[in-house]
Amino acid sequence: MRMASKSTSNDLAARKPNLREAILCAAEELFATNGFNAVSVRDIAQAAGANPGSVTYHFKTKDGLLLEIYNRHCGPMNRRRCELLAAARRVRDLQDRLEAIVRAYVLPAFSSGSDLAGGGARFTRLRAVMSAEGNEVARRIIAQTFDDTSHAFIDAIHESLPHIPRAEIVWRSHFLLGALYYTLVTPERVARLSRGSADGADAGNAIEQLARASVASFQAPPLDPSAPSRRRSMTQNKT
Amino acid sequence: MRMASKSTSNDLAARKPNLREAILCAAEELFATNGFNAVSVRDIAQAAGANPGSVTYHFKTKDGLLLEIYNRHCGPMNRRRCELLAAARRVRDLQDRLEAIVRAYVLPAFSSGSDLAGGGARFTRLRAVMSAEGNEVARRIIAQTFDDTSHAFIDAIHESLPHIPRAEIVWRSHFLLGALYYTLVTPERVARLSRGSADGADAGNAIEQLARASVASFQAPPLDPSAPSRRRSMTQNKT
DNA sequence: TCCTCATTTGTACAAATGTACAAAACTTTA
DNA sequence: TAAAGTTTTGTACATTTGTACAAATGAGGA
Repeated sequence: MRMASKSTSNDLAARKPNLREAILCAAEELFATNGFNAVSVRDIAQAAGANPGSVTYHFKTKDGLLLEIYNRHCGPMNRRRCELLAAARRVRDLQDRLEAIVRAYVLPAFSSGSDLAGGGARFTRLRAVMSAEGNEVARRIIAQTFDDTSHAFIDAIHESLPHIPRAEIVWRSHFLLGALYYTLVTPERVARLSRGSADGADAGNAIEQLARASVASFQAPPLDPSAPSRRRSMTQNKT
Repeated sequence: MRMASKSTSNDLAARKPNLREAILCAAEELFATNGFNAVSVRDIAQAAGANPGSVTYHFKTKDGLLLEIYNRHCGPMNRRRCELLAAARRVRDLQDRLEAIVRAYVLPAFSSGSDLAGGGARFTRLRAVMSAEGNEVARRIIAQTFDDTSHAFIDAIHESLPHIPRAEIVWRSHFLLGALYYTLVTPERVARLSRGSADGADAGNAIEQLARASVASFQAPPLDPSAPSRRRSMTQNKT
């Protein structure tokens, strides 16, 4: 099969700036801002200054291109997260540790730890968009690649907040990821609603704000202090 | 122009269950789960048990269909939110008031206040997906329709937490909306990560969890207790 | 130099897309 | 019932889509 040629050229591709790289980068950008289906192979080729045929040559299919983008980023980002998580776990003070854990989760999502310059935020935005679109390729990889790490983070947070049921920590970490995604997807909304006094695209500030808010949300008293199963409360929704 | 016939039949359409209604409903469902571009007019027609031509007849274009979905929901949801907000503002205790405001924001997003059964969550999910896809039609309507309400909520929250700079409240309400969106987009992730002990699709529980977490996040001490402009801190991101 | 291989190009094609429109079917009004 | 209206259908059409493939181009080793 022709994959042989692909894998041998893989190392070379990392070294010299190919069309292959340009295509990957352009596709990442376009997918992240417009979604998977709104972007055609021709759009990508044009943005990369390449021929449509080259896309097929390097990645076989459009799905293959998306897959390659994921493979390119998932490893480094997960590794970075795990490193930071390991360091955070060694923090003695429980409050400080919680904050360190949250930062370990958030930071790699904004700035990639690998050589890919500034790709972290772009890739995270891509993930946000793919998850919103319910993209099947993305769903499979994400569940395989990130669930272990997510569990590790949830467990670490649980250790620093033992009195809160694990299920509630899951909820809150889910909210954290949603907030993170949404900030990367529509940063201009923050600027608009704050009437210009905050810049949603300022990654540094976004991280600080998100960390502060998330730590507080994790520390909130549990809804259900004892049982692990859910209990209804004063909800008056009429669904 | 032929819009005259449309507006006269509008009232009738609301009364008897037309193809028009079926198409709207099917489109909403499909757009909300697959995104705008992944769904073809033919898909919608088939799901509604209608002919592709009927879609063109009633809504002229695919964009027109999306527009109609928004027009259908925005009014009622905003009205409901404002009612609940007005009630929340009358709560004396500041802590209770904050919680009431947050619920006033969240509740209508899960269950529509109008006659459209259970459409609230569906429509909110649709908005989440459209915002992720960067859909232009949606972006315009959303900014026009929801920004006033968003400002009203932000101001109300600010009143109940006067020591926190408004910009930080904007950040945190942004996070709230992101968390809300993400919960509606991928509820199964909550079930998976909690190993079945929480159900992300349970709207009642989601509301409780989200309210609890958000209230705590709003109450967090501000990053910058004095100046309204942002200050950098220990961020080590390398963008 | 020529040969070999990887890459890039240009073009082709079937399938799917949004939309248009005439004819048919159904409703309402007189 | 007949006429006038609205709604639904069926089909057609120009574009755009993802992908395939032969030819052209380039680079490296003998």
